Amino acid sequence: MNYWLMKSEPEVYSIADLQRECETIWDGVRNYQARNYLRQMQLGDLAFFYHSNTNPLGIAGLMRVVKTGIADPTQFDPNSIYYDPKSSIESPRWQTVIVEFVETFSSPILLSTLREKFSSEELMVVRSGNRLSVLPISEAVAKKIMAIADRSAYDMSLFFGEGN
DNA sequence: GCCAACGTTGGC
DNA sequence: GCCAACGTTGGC
Repeated sequence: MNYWLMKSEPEVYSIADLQRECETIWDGVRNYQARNYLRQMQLGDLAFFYHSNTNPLGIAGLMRVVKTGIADPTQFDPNSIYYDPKSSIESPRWQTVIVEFVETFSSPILLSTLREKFSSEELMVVRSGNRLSVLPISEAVAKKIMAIADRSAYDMSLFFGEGN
């Protein structure tokens, strides 16, 4: 089980959109390092949903990886802004995952709070100038984020297994 | 393979 | 809207 943070501008796609749709394909990533992290994702991995380029900035909730290793269909679509003419169906350049909604935090964990609690080594998103839209998170940091989130209505064991 | 130009991201 | 950071492109 791995933990991740995935960014989206809520004006484009928000956690409310994911909650309504229950699951979504995380398409449109066109950065090789981010794609490599998408390739590393495994079934059941948890990902924090980060709202970028908005107000308030921060982690809005949690989602779960439910399908891995999918060729991003937008790379083949000439009408998509994510169309990549250098990619081919035989050897797709961009892979991604399908994620399902898990929960919306009762209030987002603000970037300012994340900066108070974590160093840029622990949590890359707090580093100014960070542009990676998919990034890995250690289990220790993931647990700390979950503890910071106001999630009294939920049982931590749902997400971290029995005995945690 | 270098690197300048350019485009995009994303906090502020 | 500004602009710093930084990834990508393309000429050489």
